[in-house]
Amino acid sequence: MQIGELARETGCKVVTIRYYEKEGLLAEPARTEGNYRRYDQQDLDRLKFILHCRRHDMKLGEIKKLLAFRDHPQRDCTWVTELIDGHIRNVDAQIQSLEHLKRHLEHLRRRCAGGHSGERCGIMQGLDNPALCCASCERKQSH
Amino acid sequence: MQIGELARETGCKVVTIRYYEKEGLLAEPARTEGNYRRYDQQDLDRLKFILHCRRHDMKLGEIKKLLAFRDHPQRDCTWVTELIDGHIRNVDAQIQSLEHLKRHLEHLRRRCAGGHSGERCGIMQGLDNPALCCASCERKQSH
DNA sequence: GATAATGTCTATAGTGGCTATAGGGTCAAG
DNA sequence: CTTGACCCTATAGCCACTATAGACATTATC
Repeated sequence: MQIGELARETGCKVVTIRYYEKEGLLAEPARTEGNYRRYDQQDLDRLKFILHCRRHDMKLGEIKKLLAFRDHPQRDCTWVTELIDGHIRNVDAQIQSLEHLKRHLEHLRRRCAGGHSGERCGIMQGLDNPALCCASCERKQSH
Repeated sequence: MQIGELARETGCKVVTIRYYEKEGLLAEPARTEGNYRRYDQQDLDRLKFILHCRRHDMKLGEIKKLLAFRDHPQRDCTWVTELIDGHIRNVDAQIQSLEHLKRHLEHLRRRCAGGHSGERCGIMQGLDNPALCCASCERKQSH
């Protein structure tokens, strides 16, 4: 299997596969006479694992650790459960933060219906003056 | 006012102020004899505007447009309301996506309680085999 | 055997919004 | 006259790719 077929099979771009190799997530594969990369079923499985992790928004560094554990699975997997727990907490925090942001944007949006000049646009006024926007903006908190 | 005071006043880092200048969000300020940047109240207001936009997670390119509008406010502000609408939609989509991701992570997490070797860890198995993880993983959808 | 289309190769630079580092200059206080 | 706080520029690094340039390999068609 050459790189294009691997890409088609997984939905991953060719350049990304090469990037994963450079980053040490995929081993350097065998080569054909013409210097083309040759992949086998194991490489395919490994790449699928990587992509599955990426779909769960894991970082390449974390995936590297998971791959090492996958290669040498003798140790205790508790750290894996902790990794996932940490991720869930992260995602939760991001959701909170985005919901906060959304409320602020909606609040700002309500300040103008469009059709004004910049000076009379309630959104522009709100951006200029955090006090007009909302209390937490005034306190310079992040949204 | 010199750059450090501006930074203290706004909570923005000195390097970030210089970065905004380089990116054309802040004009190149006057300099003292010793080549220090000198800022006035207008610069302070402008930087506060920028930071307020950043707190609403706007991109520097968008902030640049908003600043241009702020400098020449004669035109119609409808595009500003549309910008905010677009942002709200973006944020909403991000929240949806993160909530989807969270459900997947929780599902994965339930597959193992820790203490296993890699081969027996339900999380590792789930990452290896999208079918074990969930239907949408199997369909190779993003979370 | 020539040619064209497609696939592959390497190396390098760019993305965004900063942050970090190196190596120096300026200024006020002691 | 030295210390320390502040400032300056220029460059590289972060992350996970993406884009570009220029060259080589393979396959299909003429």
